[in-house]
Amino acid sequence: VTVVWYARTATAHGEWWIAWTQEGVCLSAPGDRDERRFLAGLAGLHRGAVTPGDPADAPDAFDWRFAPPGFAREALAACAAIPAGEVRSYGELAASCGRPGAARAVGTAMSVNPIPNLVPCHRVVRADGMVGGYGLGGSGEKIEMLRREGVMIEGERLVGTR
DNA sequence: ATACCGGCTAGCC
DNA sequence: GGGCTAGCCGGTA
Repeated sequence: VTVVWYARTATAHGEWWIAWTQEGVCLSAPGDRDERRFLAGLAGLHRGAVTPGDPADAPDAFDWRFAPPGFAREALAACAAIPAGEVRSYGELAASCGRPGAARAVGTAMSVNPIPNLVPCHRVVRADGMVGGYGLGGSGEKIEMLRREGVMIEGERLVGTR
């Protein structure tokens, strides 16, 4: 039914694998990852035609049909609203979903973000000023992405935003 | 129902 | 700052 295209292409955070439908991007992963593995992840998300495509055709939006259900979807939607160069704590995001206290659940939700380059889960940090965890390349990758956006970090600690 | 697990928090050394 | 504890919540087995 739904056709999915994919390509390895340049993004604001370097080369990434992206997969997309007519409605939007449904999956992404860092470009240094194995193509085989990316396609395997795609297979788990969508059973149907997958074909190489022209990244110039890729929409800039998220195809929310592929978002995880339940609380994770709400948390990811809230995360998508964080502007570049800014950060929010897991607890703040929880509160904005109407669930103050669900900070830990927000962390879990960020870890299943299907398109980390579009839904900026790297902008969600710990309330004590530490950058917090990150699933992909660990906190190192998170720190690099934040620095690219102008956030100042020393060690694993935030020292200022632009 | 129950138990456990995580990208967390707040409080206390 | 670091280290530890107990409490927290949604998801999963």
